[in-house]
Amino acid sequence: MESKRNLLITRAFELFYTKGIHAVGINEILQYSGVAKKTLYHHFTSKDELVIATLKYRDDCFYDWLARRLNQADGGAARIEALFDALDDWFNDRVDELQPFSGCFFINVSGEYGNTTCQIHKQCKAHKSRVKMLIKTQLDTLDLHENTTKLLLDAVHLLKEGAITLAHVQGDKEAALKAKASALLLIHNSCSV
Amino acid sequence: MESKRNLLITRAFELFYTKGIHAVGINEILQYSGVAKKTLYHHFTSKDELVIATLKYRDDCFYDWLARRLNQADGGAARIEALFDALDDWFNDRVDELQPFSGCFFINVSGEYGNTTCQIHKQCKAHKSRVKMLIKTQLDTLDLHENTTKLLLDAVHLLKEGAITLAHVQGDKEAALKAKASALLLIHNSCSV
DNA sequence: TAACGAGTAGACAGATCGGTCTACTTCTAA
DNA sequence: TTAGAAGTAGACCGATCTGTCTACTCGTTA
Repeated sequence: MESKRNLLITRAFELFYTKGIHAVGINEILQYSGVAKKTLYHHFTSKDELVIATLKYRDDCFYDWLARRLNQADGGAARIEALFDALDDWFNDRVDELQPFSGCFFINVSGEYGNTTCQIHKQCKAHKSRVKMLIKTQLDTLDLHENTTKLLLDAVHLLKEGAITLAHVQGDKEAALKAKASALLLIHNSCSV
Repeated sequence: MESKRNLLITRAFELFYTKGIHAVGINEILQYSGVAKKTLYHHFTSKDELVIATLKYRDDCFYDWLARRLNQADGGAARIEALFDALDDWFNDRVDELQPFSGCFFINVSGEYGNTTCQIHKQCKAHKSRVKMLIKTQLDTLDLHENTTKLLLDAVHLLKEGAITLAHVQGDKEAALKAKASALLLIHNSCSV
C-alpha cells in the first residue's frame, strides 16, 4: 500500500521533473496528488524538505535501474556498451521505471540552485558521484592498469553526462549511441596498449 | 555609453545566471540595476522578453570569446587543445569576458524550461548548435575523411558538454583537462588510421 | 469506549509576484 | 522655444506563493 507520503513524493517528482521546481507550487502538487495541505505539512516541514525527498527518491530509482541494466550484461567492454544502450533506451522513452525523458533531474535542479553550498546542490553532486562509482566497478572488470582505468572512467563519465545534456538541450535522441562509439574506441585503444 | 536597455540585460543576466530565472524577481533586477520599473517595461513587454534578451546577449558574448580563443591557436589538433584550455580557464575563473563560472547558462535555463517547444528552450538549442558548428570548422583543418570528422565532432562536443556539466554539478574544476586528454587520444587515433 | 494519529476541505495570513499607472523630470531635436 | 522621447520614484492591482489554522472524519488500539 502506498502511503500518502510516498504518493506526495512521486507526484511532486513528476511535476518538478517536467516543469522545474520553482515553476511548481505547493497547491499544484496537492491538486495533482489529491492530498490535503495539512497532510503535506504533516509529513514535510517545508517545500524544500519535499524537494530533498524527491531527490532521494529519484537517486534510488535511477541508480537501481541502471545497476540492474549493467549487471545483466557480460563483463568487460559489454558493460560499457550496456551503459550507453541503457541511456539510449532512457532518451527514447523505452524505460518503464523512469518518467518520459526530460533531461537529468539532478542537472536540472543544479541549474535552479546556483549556490553550490546548499544542501539541494550537494545532493545532486552526491548522485553523480554515486553513479560514477557504479561505472568504476564496471571498468574494473576490464583488468587494466590503474591509470588507464582512471582515464577511461573520466572519459566514460564525461561522455555520459554530455549525452544526457545534449539529448535534453538539443533534443538529440541519438546522443547515447554517439557517445557509445567514442567510448568503445577509447576502450579498444586502451586494451591493445 | 551604455543604454539603460543594455544595463538591464547585463544586470539581469548576472542575477539569472547565478540564481536561476524563476528565483529572480523583476523588483530585484530593478534594484540591482538602479533602473525604474517604467523604464524596464518601456524596453521589454514582459519578463520573458527580458529573459530572451539575456540569452541572446550571452550567446554572442560566449561565442565571440570562444571563437577568439580558437582563432589564436595553430591549425589542426592545437585548435582542439585550445578549446579545452579555454574551458579550463572558464571553469577556474580566469576569463574576464565571462562571469564567475556557474555552469552553462543555456543548460541551466533548459532545466528550468522543460517544455522543449517554447521559444526559450529553442534559443538554448540554437546556441549549442552554433557552438558545435564553430568546433566543426576547427576539425575541418585536420583534413580527415568526412566520416571521421563527423565522429570526432560528436566526440568533442559530447566531451565538452560533459565537462561543463561535471564542472558545475560536481564542482570538478579539472573536468576540462580530463576531457582534453580523451579528445586528443581520439584525434591521434583517427589521424593514424 | 475513549484517546489519538492520520486524514479531509479549505479559509486565512503575510509576503511577493509580474505588470500598470500617475506625476514629475531631463534631455534632445525640430 | 517647445514637443516628445526617455527617464525617475513608487503607489497600486490582482494573482499567486508558502505556510498556518480551524473544524471535522475516519480507523486503530489501549
